[in-house]
Order: sequence, then C-alpha cells, then structure tokens
Amino acid sequence: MAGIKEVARKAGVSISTVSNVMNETKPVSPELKSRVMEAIGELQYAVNPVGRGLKSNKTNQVGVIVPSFNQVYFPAVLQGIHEAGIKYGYTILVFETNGDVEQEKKHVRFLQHSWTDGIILASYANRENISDRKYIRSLLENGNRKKEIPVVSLENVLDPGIDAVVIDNRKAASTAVNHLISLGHTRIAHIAAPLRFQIGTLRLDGYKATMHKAGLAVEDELIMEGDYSPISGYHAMKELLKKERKFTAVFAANDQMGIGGIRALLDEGYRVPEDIAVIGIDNNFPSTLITPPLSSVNLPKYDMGYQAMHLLNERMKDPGRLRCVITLESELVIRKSTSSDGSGTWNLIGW
Amino acid sequence: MAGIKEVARKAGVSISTVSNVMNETKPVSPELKSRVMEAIGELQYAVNPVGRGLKSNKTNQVGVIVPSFNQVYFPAVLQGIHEAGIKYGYTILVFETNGDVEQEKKHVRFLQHSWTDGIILASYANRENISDRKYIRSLLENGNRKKEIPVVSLENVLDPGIDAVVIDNRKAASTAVNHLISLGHTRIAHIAAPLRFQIGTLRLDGYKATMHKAGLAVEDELIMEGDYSPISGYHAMKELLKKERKFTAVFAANDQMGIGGIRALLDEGYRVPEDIAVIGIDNNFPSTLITPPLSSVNLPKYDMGYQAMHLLNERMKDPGRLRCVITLESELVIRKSTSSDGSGTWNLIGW
DNA sequence: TTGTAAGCGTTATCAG
DNA sequence: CTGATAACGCTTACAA
Repeated sequence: MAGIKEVARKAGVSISTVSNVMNETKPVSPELKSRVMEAIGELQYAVNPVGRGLKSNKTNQVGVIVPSFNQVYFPAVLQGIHEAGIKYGYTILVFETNGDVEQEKKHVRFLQHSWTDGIILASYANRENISDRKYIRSLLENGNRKKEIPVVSLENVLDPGIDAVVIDNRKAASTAVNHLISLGHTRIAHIAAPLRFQIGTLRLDGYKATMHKAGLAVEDELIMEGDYSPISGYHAMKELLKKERKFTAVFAANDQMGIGGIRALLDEGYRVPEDIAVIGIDNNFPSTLITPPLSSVNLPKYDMGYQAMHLLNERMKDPGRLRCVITLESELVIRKSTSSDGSGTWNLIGW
Repeated sequence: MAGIKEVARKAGVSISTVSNVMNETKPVSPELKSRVMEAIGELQYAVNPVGRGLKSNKTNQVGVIVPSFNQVYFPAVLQGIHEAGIKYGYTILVFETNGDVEQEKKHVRFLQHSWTDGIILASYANRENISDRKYIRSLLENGNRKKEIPVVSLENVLDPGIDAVVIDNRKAASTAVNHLISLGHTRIAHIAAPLRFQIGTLRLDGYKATMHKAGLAVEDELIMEGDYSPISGYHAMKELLKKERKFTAVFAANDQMGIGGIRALLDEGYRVPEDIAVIGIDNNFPSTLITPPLSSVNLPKYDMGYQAMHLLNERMKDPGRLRCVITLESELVIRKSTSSDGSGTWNLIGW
C-alpha cells in the first residue's frame, strides 16, 4: 500500500498537492489533479488514518461501552450506532463491562487516552456513590490537552452536563401498569430493575404514581428488585409468591425479568394470564417465543443507537453546542401474557 | 492530558528517557526512573497510541467483521473476542455486513488502509464466484507497504493460506442426523444453510453421508435451502409440507431455521415431535424458550471468538508461523422437539 | 546511562 | 496554483 510520497513522485507533484487533491482543501489545476488521481488509482492509495490522526488530532473512531454484547437489548442498539457511524464517517470501538463499574472506568480512561473522538456509554455508574460521582464528573472534564472528548449517555441522564438518549421511563412504566389496570387488575406486583440506577427508580416511580392515580394501594411487600437478568426475574417471582399478599398481575421492569417471572409462575402451577398476568418493558424477540408470549412496552432500540451516534456527531462538530437530552417514544404491545386476545405469533424476523 | 514532553520537562530528563521508562526498552537509573514515574503520576500521563502507532506501525486494534450484531450467534462470539482482546492488549473495531459481500469488502479495505493489526472475519464470500475469489486472494496479499495484515476466518476455511477457527460441520450434522435416526426416523428432511457457503454444503454433506451410512434414502425433494433466518426456516418447512414425500423428522442447519420450522409445523396443525421431530445446530438460548424446545448441537460460540483472537495474536507475533485451522468440538443437546424425554427447561442464564 | 535527532504519514502554513 | 517545510507524539538509532 503506497503512501502519499509515492503518489506524489508518480504524479510528478509535491505531497501537498496530493493532499489537496485528496481533501479538496485547496484548488488544484485540472491538469495536476488528473495526474494525481491517476497515480492514486494505480497505487491504490488511501490516506493513512494514523498519520492524519496525529496531525489533525482526530481519529474518526468512537468508543461504545455497554454492559453486555450478549443481551438481546444492546446488539440492536449497536446496529443503530454502527449504521449512523457509517453515515457520519466513524468506526466503532466496542467494550463490554459485564455491569462492572470498575471495568467501565478502565475502558473510559483508555478511550480518553486514545484520542477517541467520542464515547457512547451505557453506564452502570451510580450517582449516589461518591466515587462514581467523581467518575461521572471526570466524563465532563476529561480530554487530552487538545480537546474534550464528548460523551453521550445511553438510557440514563448521568449528569446535567452530559448529552443523553433516553426513553421516558416513568411513562413506559405507566403504560404497562395502566394496561394491567384496564384489564381490571388491582393487586399489581412489581419486579424492579436495580434501584441504584435511574432506570430502576424511574420505572418504580412510574409504577407507584400510576397505581396511586388509579386509587390502588402500593404495597412494599409486592415490590421485588431484580438485576435485569431472566434468572433474577425467576427468583423475584418465587419470592413474591411466598408473600402473604396476593396479586393478580406483575409488572416486570424489563422483558428478561418478565420471562423469568413467567417461568416461575408456570413452575409453580399458575396459569398465565388467567391466574396472574405479566407484562415487561423492552419488547425483545424472545418475549414472543415463550408460551404465553409476553406483553411489553416496545423501546426503539435501534433508534436509540442511531440517535446517540447522531447526537455525538453534532457535539463533535460543535463542542459549544447546548447540552441535549433526546427522549424517544415507547409503545404498548399486547400479547397473551396479559390478555387472551393479545397477539400470539412468534417474531421470526430481524434476528 | 499531558504529553511525553511535559513529563520529560517536569522530571528534568529527555523524552527518550521517559519513553524508556514507559516501555522498559532500555535500563534507566533508579534515580531518574523514580523522577519520571512521579511526573507521570502527577500529570496522569499515558502514551498516545496515535503517535506510537505512527512510529511503530502498530495500532493494537483488530477489526471484527460479522454479518449481524443482532443475531443470537455473533454476540456470543464477540464476547470471546473481546475477552481475549483484553488479555492480549487489543481493542475491537466492529463492522456489520448484513450478509452483503460488497459491504464486507468495503470494511476489509477500510481496515487494510487503517493499519489495523489484524482482522477477524465471518465472511459471506463465495469461493465459486470469481470476483469473490479475487477478494479472498486479496486478504492474503493485502497490507500496506510495511506489513501484511493477518486475517482469521470465523466458521469457514476461506483459503488454504488463511487461518481459521471452525467446527467440524460434517460431524455436527452427523450428530444431529444420527440422533434422529437413533429415534427410529427414516424419512428425514433437511433445511439447509445457504449452499453457496461452506457451512451449507458441509452440513448437507454430513446429512447425506449419515443417511447413506444408515442405509437410508436421501431424497432431493426433501432438501430445502434457507438463509439462516427464522423466517426462511418457516417458509422452507411450509414448502416441505407441500411435497409428495412424507417425512417424520427435519434436520435444520441452524437453530433459527429450526425455530421457524417448528412454528410452521404448529401452524399447520402438526405435533412436534409426535408427528414430526425437529433438530437444529447452534444451541442458542431462544431454542430453549419455544414450545417444544428445540434439540440442537451446541457450538462453542464464546470459545470460537476467544480462539480466533488467540490465533490472530499468535500470527501477529510471528507472521511466518505456519497457517493453522482450529477445529472446536460440538455436542448434542436433546430437548423435547425430538424426544419427550428431552430437557424442557428455559435457559434463563447468560443473556 | 542519558540525550540528540531523525523519521513514521499526514496536514497546514507560508513563500514563491 | 504549487511546493518546501514544520509540526503532530512517539520510538529508536546513534552519539556522548
């Protein structure tokens, strides 16, 4: 693979002329331009991004940090990021944290030192935690001598100064709970997402507010905390079933826990939805495969990724830009885990 | 974020001394070493990989190109790659092709121009196709002026000269088919993976060979080609059901098509496995969620990724190394889609 | 053991 | 419009 020098030599021009042709930085006479183009073609020349990066202080790479590649959720987000990345000319460096904030910090520091142009971060940092708080501040004041590295947060508003792409978690929870209420349920339990995260507290808030609004009692006994995983939903449901208080419906803070919950109900001999109805949030394809398929609130996963990349691009173009939170819409999807009228088809497309 | 110069100034030494301390390239007196270390700590210095990359012609980045982030298969592979990448000091650039060879070529070319240190590639290129063949050759003879860029192929042996991590596809198919035969099936249909790829032909070969070996007839009428996707399995099964020839079992070349196939059977009123048994290959978690859960042949997805990264690392350390194909083991997993004795539990862990 | 200086491939400045 | 040259941050001969 040839370098700019070879091209210049072959075309009989200076390297600056080649550079100007490549980048259209300055006008070049048609004569020289065509000679350069020809040389480029013959030598299969392409700009070396490392050399350019050193000079321009830009790598055209963005780092993406997510808890897991293997959940059904983030792969879809990643698709959106990738697609938008192609559009805006960025390649994607991926990092998995396994939900460990220390790993997350390590990856962030690495990216900050790497002159990555930006970071998209689905963080597990906890604002209530002093050390995490310091880390979150560091996301704002990071950057090498030359420039700050912009960060876009996925799913939660990490800091008033950090851009974010989120959904209205209270509203999504409310949608789910209202659906259960509309079916006549009054005793509704909740399997919450981790309450040290915004997602957990906001969806819990939405659940409580909606219950109150409908004049229904919120009973702490009927709230169990999971960790997003199916197995945690399974155990949470088993715990709920041991309680004194009886319930006829469960709102799980995500589909994975909802699926685990349904498994627990079936294992204990309950019928879903006749005895106990279940709804989740996310609308992932596995939710359509189980029997009964899980009702859910659809989140625009692909779009979240796409918008995150878009937002990052905007900020990279204009660092002074006002900080911005993009809130995307969610939507109720009724399946048979709440209503026998609900859809029962498997989703066989897109995976 | 400080540069090497600031560190040198602060420590009162030359930049080469700082470099030597960082890289332990040459011995440095304890006196200076400690001064440098202190300066590094105070300034929070970390080597700038771009500058280093320009000089050393190494980026410590590997590109990973897969058909889709969103299938259940590759995310698990990606986890293995990521984990091994951390171990060996490489970060991961990801690219999605959507199964489009043109996109794949584009991404490969990009990586070759980027001075990526290596490429892990799950290719959709077709050796029978002239243009693809040329492309495959270019994987061998690529590289910039300074060095070749090693490629590790995932899942198929692209070229005798390219390292690969694969499974024994014939054997996996044979395992699946033998399982069906052991259950007494004699009329076994096959939903094949795309036959322009090795995976498709090898699994078909395994199917045919195993049938012959058991003295069973292979009937072309009972072989349908899918495209890996669940919906293609659905349609393939519908086609099979229209045939004159009847069958009592189906071997699908992957789980996704197997799932689609089961859906088709249920929609047409067949009982699985009583009327028709189904088995796939992959053993992905969604296969455990459907009713009846799909029997399968487990592929070591995580390990494939890990080994691919490992192999790439070996090659990067020693480009002259003999070319190598790593073949990983697969394993039968019996569920209720073939045998009512099979496992019926949902996999609630790891996703 | 330490420092000086060249050079990696590119862009940008500035003089012609 | 074109070309020579400095500079980006770092590593590495080579000189001291």
